[in-house]
Amino acid sequence: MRGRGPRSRRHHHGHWSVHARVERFTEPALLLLLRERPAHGYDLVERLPELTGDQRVEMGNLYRLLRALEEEGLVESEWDASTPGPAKRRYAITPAGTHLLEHWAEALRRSQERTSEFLKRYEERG
Amino acid sequence: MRGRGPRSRRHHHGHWSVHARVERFTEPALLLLLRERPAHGYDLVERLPELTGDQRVEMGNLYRLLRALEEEGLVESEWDASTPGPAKRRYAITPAGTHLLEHWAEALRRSQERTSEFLKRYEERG
DNA sequence: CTCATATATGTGTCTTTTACAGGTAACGAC
DNA sequence: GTCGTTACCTGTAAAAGACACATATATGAG
Repeated sequence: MRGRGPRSRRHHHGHWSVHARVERFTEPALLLLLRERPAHGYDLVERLPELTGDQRVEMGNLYRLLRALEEEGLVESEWDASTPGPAKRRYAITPAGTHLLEHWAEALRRSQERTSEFLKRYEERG
Repeated sequence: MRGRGPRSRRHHHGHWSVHARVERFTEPALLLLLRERPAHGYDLVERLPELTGDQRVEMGNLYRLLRALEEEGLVESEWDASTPGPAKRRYAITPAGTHLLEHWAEALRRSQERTSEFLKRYEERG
C-alpha cells in the first residue's frame, strides 16, 4: 500500500494531495482530440493537458494506449515521413471510436450527477 | 491489455460498457458516510451504493481499505461485541480524516469543472 | 565535427487499485 | 444438523499508471 503512485499523497506539514481523476480518462480525451482532427502521439501529448488539466500524460503509456486502441479498431494509423525530423505515426478516429466516445460522454454525464450528489450531501452537513 | 477487469468492455453486438468512475472514489465515500455517523464494515458496504451508484463494492477490498485508512490515522476503530452475532469493528472518522475529506471535496469540484469542459467541447462539434 | 536540444516513438518494470475467488466464525430459524 | 444471514478476513491476478531508460532524426551553438 505504501510507496510512490496515486496513493502516496502525504506532503509536508500534514497536507495531502488528492486528484480525483476519472479512471482511464486519457482514453476519451484522446478520442475527442482525434475526432477534431487526426494527429500523431507527440502532438497529442502536448494537447492532452487542455482536457486533463495541467497534469502531464506519460509518453510511454500514451503510445501503448494508442496501439491498444488501434488493436480494438477505435483508431487507425499510418506512418507519415513527409515532414522533416523523425517519422510520425498519424492516428485518426474510426466510426467505432466515435461510437465509443459517445458512450464515454454519457458515462461522464452520469459521473457528473453522482459527484454532484456526493458534494451536495457533503455540504448539507458541513 | 486483454482479459477481465475495467478494460474488458466489449459486449454483444458491438456495444461497449464504459463506467467513468472517479479513481479511489470509495475512499471519500467512506469518509463521508463515517462523518455522518460511526459504522462497521458490513454496514458501510450496504450504504456505499447510495454514493457510488448501484455498483457493489468488494467486501475484501473494503476491509483492507478501512485498515489502510486507520494506519494513516484517517479513521479509528474498536471491537464492538455488545450486539448479538459476530463481533463488529466500529469505525469512526478522525480530525485528519475530516480534513482529507475536505480536500477530496475540493478535488471533486475541480474534477466536475474538467468534465464539464470536456462535455462542452464534445457537444460543440457533435 | 561535436554536443546539446527538440522531435518522435518506443520497451521494461514496479506499484497501486481493483476484481475475483475463496475461508472463518457467530447466531437464528427450521 | 444445516441452511441462511451477518461479519470479518486472506490470496492472487489483472489493469492502469509511474518511472526509468532506449532509439533515431534533425537543428542549431560552439
